[in-house]
Amino acid sequence: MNIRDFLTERLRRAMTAAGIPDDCAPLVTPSTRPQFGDYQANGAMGAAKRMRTNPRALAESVVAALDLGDAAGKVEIAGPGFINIHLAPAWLGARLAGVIDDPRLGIAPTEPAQTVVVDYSSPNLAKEMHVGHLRSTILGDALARLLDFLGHRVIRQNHMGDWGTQFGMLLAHLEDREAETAAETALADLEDFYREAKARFDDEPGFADRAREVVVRLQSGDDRCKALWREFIAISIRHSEAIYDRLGVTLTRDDIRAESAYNDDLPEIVAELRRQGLAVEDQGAQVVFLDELADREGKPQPVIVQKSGGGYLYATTDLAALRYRCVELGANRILYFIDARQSLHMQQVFAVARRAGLCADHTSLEHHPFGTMMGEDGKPFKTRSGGTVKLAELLDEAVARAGRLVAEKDPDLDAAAREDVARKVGIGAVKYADLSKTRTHDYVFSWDAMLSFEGNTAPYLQYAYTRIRGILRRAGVDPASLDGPVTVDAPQEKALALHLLRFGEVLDQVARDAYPHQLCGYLYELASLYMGFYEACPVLKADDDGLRASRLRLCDGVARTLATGLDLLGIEVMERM
RNA sequence: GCGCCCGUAGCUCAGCUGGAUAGAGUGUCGGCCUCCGAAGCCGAAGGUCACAGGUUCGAAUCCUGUCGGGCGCGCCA
Repeated sequence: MNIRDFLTERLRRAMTAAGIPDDCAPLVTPSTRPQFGDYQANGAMGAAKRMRTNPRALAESVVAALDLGDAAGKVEIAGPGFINIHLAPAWLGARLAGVIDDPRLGIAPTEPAQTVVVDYSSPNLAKEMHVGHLRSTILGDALARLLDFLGHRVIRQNHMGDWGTQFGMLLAHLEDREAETAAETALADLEDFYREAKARFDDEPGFADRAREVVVRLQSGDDRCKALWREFIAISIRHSEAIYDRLGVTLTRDDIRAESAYNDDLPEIVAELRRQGLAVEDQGAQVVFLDELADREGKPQPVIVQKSGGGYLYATTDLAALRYRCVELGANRILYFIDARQSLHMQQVFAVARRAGLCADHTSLEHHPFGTMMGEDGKPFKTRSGGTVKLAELLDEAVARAGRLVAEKDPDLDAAAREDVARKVGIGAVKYADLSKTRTHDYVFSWDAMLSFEGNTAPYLQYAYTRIRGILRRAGVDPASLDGPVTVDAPQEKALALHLLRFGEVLDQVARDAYPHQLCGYLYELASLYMGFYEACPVLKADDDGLRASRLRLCDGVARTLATGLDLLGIEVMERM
């Protein structure tokens, strides 16, 4: 149990003893300033209001009934009725020692574990992955890693876009190109290929009709078209996999369940919606009208599930996927990492699914939207010529920039090590720049801010890690062989101890709300506190052997927490940089 | 027209279920390597939390309205 929950429980008992109603929360939070103690409880003020009594006197009776055992240092009442709790250093030290001795840093697997489906990345296979795919891929992977670590059964789902009318145009073009060259060569640059096909579709007489005809043949299972399609998809998936590999994303081929996987379910979904009277014909299309999403005048929102021509739309595919995840995969939670611009669409899908009973009532359907990556001009991030920025090129640039910096900062590193560091730093910087911003906001992508490698960046955290590892190397002992309580004496040691003991709290919060920037903030604060400790508290030259051992253990705890936290974000650390 | 999101320091961003004197980074200025890695540390300067009301002992945070910006809204995904 983390400190906050522990204090909350004890406070609650004391509040009950003081005659405060049970529904008044103790409201325990870390203190905002050192002089206000380590944790503060603000519940007495609210309770006093309800009870029409004096908050300060009420706080006093709570404190009188409060039993913190040996955790208690000093408990004070301040201002209108704040209860400020100072924890006993010995208690903190013993508790911290327990965390450091635990290979999982005190994070027990969640009981009971949930089955959590995480839908992320989901690129459109018609094109190459570009910066627009970065956020979903990175955010989703971080959450999948975290939920995994917390002991849940995580099922990753890569809902790749491998179906739709645009493939008619692409396959028709591929059919022609294959006469001259291998598909592999023709599709070496998907972006160029798409542009060529689009140009023919727009300008070349007869080509558009052929493209539409290919779609029809594809959907009716024509062998030739199917073969072309499979060839295209296979090559495009390999492009994506190359990106995943470079990014260190945990998605595998087994996680792919693309749109086409649901083709056979679509007529059934629509039939079911019709059977329930939810879908009705309107202007030739099958439409569900949603009263729960009606506007102010009570006009219900329409959701088209089948086009007037009989074709299906992505809402239908999403409904089929949702049902599969609930029924076949047995999801307790489904997390969707999809652009904020899809918010209305997701609301519609969830609402139709609820009404039609496509998933159990208790299944949590969660759209975790994210904002757009902007350029420094405040407009969506593009190349100078206005095209989309390919992810592969962005990553190349990040690694190249990191390489130049590493060469400058640490010229002694040999070529192989430098290459490894450049990769970890460059890729880490890109991922961290994304993860450290509030998910729901648009954010400005800036090479300079990201790769200045100063401040709240991945390299700062990686650097802090390498410095700690440097000390541990010099110490010449395996920190795991050390034991005993950790000394929490110097203010820097105490700040570090309190912060380390909050790790689990932060992980729970991120697992619940899917805001990885909170973990980034935590890790940055941790590294920052460590740097303060490092300046003020000698480790290898500590006054005596006991203190030296204690501080080595503290270093080890910080290093492992940093490495674990960064790993959950999908960012690698290294011994030297 | 309707709906969703946003407006905090010059710039980029935090601010957890309302709590005490609104915090970081960056940039600017000034210090710190004959003690464990200076990609670091310490200090200074810098804010009418868009604006106006309201709820409250207490509001950047909750409610209403105004202004400003972004995005979405029936047969693309």
